[in-house]
Amino acid sequence: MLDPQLLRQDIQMVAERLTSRGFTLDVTAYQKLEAERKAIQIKVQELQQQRNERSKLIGKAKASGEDIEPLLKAIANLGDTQKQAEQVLQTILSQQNEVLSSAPNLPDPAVPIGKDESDNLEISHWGEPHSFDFKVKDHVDLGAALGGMDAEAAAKLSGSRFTLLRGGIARLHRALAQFMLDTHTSEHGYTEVYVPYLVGPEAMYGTGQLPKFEDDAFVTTDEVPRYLIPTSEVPMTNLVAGEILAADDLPLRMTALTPCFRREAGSYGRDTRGMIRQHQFEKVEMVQVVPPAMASAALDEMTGHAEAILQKLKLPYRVMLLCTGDMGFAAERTHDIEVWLPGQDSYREISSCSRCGDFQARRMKSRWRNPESGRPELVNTLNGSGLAVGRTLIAVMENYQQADGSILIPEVLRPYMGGLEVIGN
RNA sequence: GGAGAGGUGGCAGAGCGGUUGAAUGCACUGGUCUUGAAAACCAGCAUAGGUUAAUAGCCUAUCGUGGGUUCAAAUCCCACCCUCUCCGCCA
Repeated sequence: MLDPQLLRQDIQMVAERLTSRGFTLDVTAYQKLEAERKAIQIKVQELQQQRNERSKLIGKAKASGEDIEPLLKAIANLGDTQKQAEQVLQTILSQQNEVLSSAPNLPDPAVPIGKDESDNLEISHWGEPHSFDFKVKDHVDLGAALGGMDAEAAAKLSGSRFTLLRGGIARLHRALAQFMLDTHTSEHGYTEVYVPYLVGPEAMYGTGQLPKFEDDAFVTTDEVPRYLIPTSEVPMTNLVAGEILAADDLPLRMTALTPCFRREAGSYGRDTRGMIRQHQFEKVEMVQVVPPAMASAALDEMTGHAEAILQKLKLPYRVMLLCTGDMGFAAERTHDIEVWLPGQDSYREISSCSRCGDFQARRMKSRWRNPESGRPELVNTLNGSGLAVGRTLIAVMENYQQADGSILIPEVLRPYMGGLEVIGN
């Protein structure tokens, strides 16, 4: 959520920066609401004050045995007036809140203005795409030939956008996840957490999935709905909801391996082949909760932590700075890491690391006690994939394929594969 | 699923429907004392919103959440959520 104070002080600036993200803020409408809010709130508070004062008088009078009838008469219809005013205020506040809760975060000034992914900026790259002296296959063909990747079997059970893995491929998938978790916990200072895969609406609201992106999530039909997490960013970040953290507690670094569930509504024709875009996929996620002053450095570090995984796997990639039009709802700055996929002859997103400023913290009411001011202030939150396991599996298969269709196992993964060096027939 | 108990400030824990934003203890901050520390003593210490130059003052709200009763609700009523104990079931 944006800072309501900022909207009072400089709504034009806010509107402009939101426009660069493709969000239109109706300035006149909001200002009108704000003026109404102010007037009615003052009125409500005055009425409440009157009621409080008179109630106290009645209390005193009664205690000293005086007749309270005249006092009661004097406030006969104050209650109704007050209730009406309170209702009006409620309506205005909820209208205001509707606008505020569906407005995306303000982009960092350094983020390039742009419409879509074609305006993203490459900020670095690592490794060179490997050249093959045979005709490369994509992961679908490789997987099918090895009998390790079966979309049909999954479709029989669950429909499209699911994949079943078997044998060595399934193990490789698991090995990747374990390797990532171990690296982040032992080398990058993250604490592993195991989290619920179903969360309540408040948690989804806290990180920004609700109310705007309800259609992207799977929901249970219970009386109190639960949402299947689209990423473990949701449970991990919301761990600090409502908390006032001590300065000593920060920065908080957490990592979790979880499945992620996404409806993928609105992406019907896209990436229908293979394991790129699924309703269910595993992801190792990194989350950091930091004092605002540390946020920028933390994003670079976190991006480095994701990169480290790819480097250890010797997979070529590039890092992109997302433009305003391509960033997620809660982000003020996002680094996407795109891995080279020989089967697609292109770079594809495998990680997304975002700095969210106090946007999520304001929604979650997550604060820390700043020693300088002595007061509770909003924390900053960051999240990043480290990495999407399914896509990493694809990348390993396609980059490590051999002429005979077998897959060489990257050295760092061999300890996780019982020493196995190659997956073949 | 059945029976019961309970949800109050950073924590623990009081609170006959009336001047209670809330006793007390611990923790924390400042001070006195001390060579220093501890102890002891004194003082301070919630969050958010409004107004304001002000993180001064004043006002409002907040005792799980949402409704209700009342001139007045932490205190009474209803619903929901959560926690704990016992029984049943279960990976």
